[in-house]
Amino acid sequence: MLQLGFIRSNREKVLEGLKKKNFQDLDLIDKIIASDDLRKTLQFNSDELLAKRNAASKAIGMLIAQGKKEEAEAQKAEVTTLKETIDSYAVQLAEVEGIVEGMLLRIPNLPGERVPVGKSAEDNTVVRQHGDIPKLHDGALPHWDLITKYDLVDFQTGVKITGSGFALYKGRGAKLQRAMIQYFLDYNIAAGYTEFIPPYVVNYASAYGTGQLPDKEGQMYHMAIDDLYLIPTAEVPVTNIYRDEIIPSASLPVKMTAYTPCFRREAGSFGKDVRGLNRVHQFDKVEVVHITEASTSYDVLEEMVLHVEKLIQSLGLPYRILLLCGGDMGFASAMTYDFEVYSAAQERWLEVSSVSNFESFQSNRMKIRTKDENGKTQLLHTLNGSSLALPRILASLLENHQTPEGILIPEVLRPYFGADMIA
RNA sequence: GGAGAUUUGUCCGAGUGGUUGAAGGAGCACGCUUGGAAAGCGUGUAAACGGGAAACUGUUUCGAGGGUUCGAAUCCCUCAGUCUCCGCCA
Repeated sequence: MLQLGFIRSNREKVLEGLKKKNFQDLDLIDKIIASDDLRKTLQFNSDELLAKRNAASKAIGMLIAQGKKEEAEAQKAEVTTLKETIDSYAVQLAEVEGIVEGMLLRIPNLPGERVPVGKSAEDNTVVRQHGDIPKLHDGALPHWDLITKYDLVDFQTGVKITGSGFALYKGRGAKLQRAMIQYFLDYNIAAGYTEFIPPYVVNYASAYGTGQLPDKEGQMYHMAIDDLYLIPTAEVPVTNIYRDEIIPSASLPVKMTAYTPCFRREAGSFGKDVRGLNRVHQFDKVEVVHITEASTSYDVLEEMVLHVEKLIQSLGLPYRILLLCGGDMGFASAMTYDFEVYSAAQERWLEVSSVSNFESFQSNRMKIRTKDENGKTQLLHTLNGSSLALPRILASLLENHQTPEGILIPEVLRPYFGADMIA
């Protein structure tokens, strides 16, 4: 969430940013400031009373030590009368703090300067496009048919075991999946990212930290019996490694990568949007997370974009990079690049990666900080991106690389997969 | 799942109701000392939220939350983590 102090001293800038993000409830800002004014007054008064009480209590202690019992008793009676006021302030303060927090949680992150103005996906800017759209042979198939033809993924049995949206990968399909995970991880590690295998289940505080909670609980699977959540992305456990930490500046930037399955309840749309591997409840993803000083986060964002871009290139897939407009960006993001890969048989673009700078929006919630040269604590910036989400990569890989003889495996995957082709 | 122990600052560790935000030690930073280093000596060394132009200062925080009390790290309740033993188990 945004920092209160920032909102207070940059009211105009905040309003402008929220407009760009297409945020409707602009009154909220003035309401927050007004409630916070009240909070400050309450805290000031309450602190004064508490100070008075503490001083009196100390005095009582000394009186008792000196054996002046009667004076002590008199003092006690006096402090007792303070109690009621103190309690009522505590109640009011807690209430106002709750109100401010509740409003603050509804304010999305502000878009960065370079974010284009716009309302929907149609207003996103294509930053660049690369790779030729392949001309497929006659009889070329969409991936859901290729999957059946080569017996790579069994959706029916996935439904039997769990329900719709849960795929059963088998044989060469499973191996190709594993080959990609291995390759993606090795690629990230070679670029200086440290690999983690985090828990796939997180508690409330972690889901809150990255912004999944509150409000978006419907998107996650929740295990009520233990009050834990299945992760929707590795971003959640990995970024939370540093929750409530002050990271020494010598350790920055922090570069982490992790493969995890991702679980998403999202009901979503129907028909060809969700056909095959386009949208599933459980999928594999390799994620990269960066924690960095504020001054370098936008350089890091570009660095991450290049990193993901080269990875997609190495798979020989045609792709384009979009810079999302204000209205299409996520709640917590300040700037997001989406990567889309062209799916030749479906004749459409599929999102396979999203690389975002959250600035201090997440770190403010998680209290991920460092000390600057003056010894003051400063919030760090967090960034993350997929490198990459597997199902749609698999889908476009099957579709784009299909030949009448079989599916060609990209060279970089062959050592991991152990064959040149699925025939 | 059952029984017992335990949870204090960056770390170790003292502290069972009263100037304790917290002894002592280590680490770290700065200064002195030194040809240089080490040792030694001295000083400093938490965070959040307030007040103040600043110096400075108030409040809160001793696993988390609640309670008792004029006053709680210290007493009571609930929950969580860690360790040991037993049970179950890949």
